[in-house]
Amino acid sequence: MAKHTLRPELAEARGQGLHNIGEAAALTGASAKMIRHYEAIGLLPQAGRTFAGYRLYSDADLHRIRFIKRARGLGFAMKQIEALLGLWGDRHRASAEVKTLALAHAAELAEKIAEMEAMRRTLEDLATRCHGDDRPDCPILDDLAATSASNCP
Amino acid sequence: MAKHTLRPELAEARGQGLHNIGEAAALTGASAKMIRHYEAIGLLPQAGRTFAGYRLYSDADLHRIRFIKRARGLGFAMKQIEALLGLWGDRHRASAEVKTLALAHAAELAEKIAEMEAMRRTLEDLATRCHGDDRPDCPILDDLAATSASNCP
DNA sequence: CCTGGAGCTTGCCACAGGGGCAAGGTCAAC
DNA sequence: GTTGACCTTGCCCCTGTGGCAAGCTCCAGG
Repeated sequence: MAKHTLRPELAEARGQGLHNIGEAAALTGASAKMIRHYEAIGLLPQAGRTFAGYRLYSDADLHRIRFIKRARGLGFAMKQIEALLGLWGDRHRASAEVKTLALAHAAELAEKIAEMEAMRRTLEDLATRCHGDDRPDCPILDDLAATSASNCP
Repeated sequence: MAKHTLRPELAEARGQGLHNIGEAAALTGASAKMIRHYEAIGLLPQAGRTFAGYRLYSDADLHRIRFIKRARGLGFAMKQIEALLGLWGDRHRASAEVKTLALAHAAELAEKIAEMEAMRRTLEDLATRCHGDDRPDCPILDDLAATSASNCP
């Protein structure tokens, strides 16, 4: 058996196509911190370690990290990503399940967009009615301060 | 001096038009928890107290709580609300300052809306291309798993 | 060989804006 | 006097991410 060479083990791992966390971060665009976090919450399997405790990532791991990053970029929550990863790895998945998840998330997004759009419209409207000079009277503050009118349903 | 009447002091305060936190919550629509929180972070002045330590709120306090609640409803962050409250109480404010704040927030909203709208469109598009039956092949997962293509700028 | 700096490890704090729970004191009504 | 609703404080939880600190490891340059 190989002796406990204690020092150059990281170099050896690299020779076998493995990457430490810094490389993994650079190659996937995720921060090292986030990679550790994904491991901590179970989205990534426990990474292999060198004798010294450094995490090691295979190309398959990098692929999984990119998957997570792309899903985050589409606004999926961690729970949803967990489900997507499960489906990704399931040879017998039905694409209908994936589609349902995606459409549910799209609907959530649409709802939030509608709320924010309503806020934005109200603000633009109020701002239009505010002359915006150095006089103190201001329809925006008047609206925010509107007594009871809209707060007692 | 009045004796420490220890018991009916809350009733007395109510007689003077003051409210305890539960009433304040009911009258403003904010939760008691949030009213305490707003006080803790400095959006509300330290509330008066009965001998027993119960918080007391005047109608002016309720007005301020409603102002905060309305501003939150328009999506303003706490910091921004702090600024708005300052302007609200400033007799010599320039309405231009308020307008600037409101438009800046509207622009932030617009930016987030655009991001989320892009996500939603991508999702809808992918979902359209996914047949969504019980076969496993799925363009949504294929996109999420897309190797390196879109992740190495 | 030895030393310095970069990189890795863990763990804790912070953010917004709340929700929720627990232990204890108070109020009001019966 | 007893019961039940209410108030008090404090602490932990959530989402995702950044930052900092102490200590260990790796690699290259002298």
